[in-house]
Amino acid sequence: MGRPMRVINKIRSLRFAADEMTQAELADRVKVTRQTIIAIEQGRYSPSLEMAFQIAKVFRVPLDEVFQYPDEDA
Amino acid sequence: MGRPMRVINKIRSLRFAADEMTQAELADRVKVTRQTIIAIEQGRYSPSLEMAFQIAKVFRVPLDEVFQYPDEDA
DNA sequence: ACTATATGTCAAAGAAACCTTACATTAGAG
DNA sequence: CTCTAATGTAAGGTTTCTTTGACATATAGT
Repeated sequence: MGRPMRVINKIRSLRFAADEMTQAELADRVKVTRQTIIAIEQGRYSPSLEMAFQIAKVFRVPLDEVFQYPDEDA
Repeated sequence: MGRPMRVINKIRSLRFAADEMTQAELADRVKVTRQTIIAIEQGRYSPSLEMAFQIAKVFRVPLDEVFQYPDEDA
């Protein structure tokens, strides 16, 4: 049962869609470190709610287009 | 400059709208402690992204109807 | 070959979120 | 008034997120 149950994200594809924005630039715009972007993008942990909102804002999409909560059931 | 810049939420009104659900019951459903619900509801800190998704799910509304990111502007 | 850019790993430390326990206050029911 | 349910406060401890800094790898350009 219970695996980590973390939110998944589409940051990587959104970055490429956004003129191949680099991790460093995204980090810059969101005002976190590059390490943090890497970790989030790889799903090693979930971002804070604030950070999630800021990332969505950078890509100009709603939050739930970047982050999805897996249906827990199963 | 930089005030806390935290996300605001509508948990309290959503609780009352949802047949006056208590903090204890919400905590139960989201599987956190009552203290945590109190702190979030009062805006003392923001929830994790997972918790934000779960709360929205309990109320059957999209996440951004529970939590809003203040326009940083200025 | 050398340099720069982009991505990635690791470790240690700090900050923020969450838990546990205990107690205080208020309002309503009996 | 007494009892209970709902909300709130506070302290101390654990977990998770974020930062800092140092280094590794791969690719593209000169």
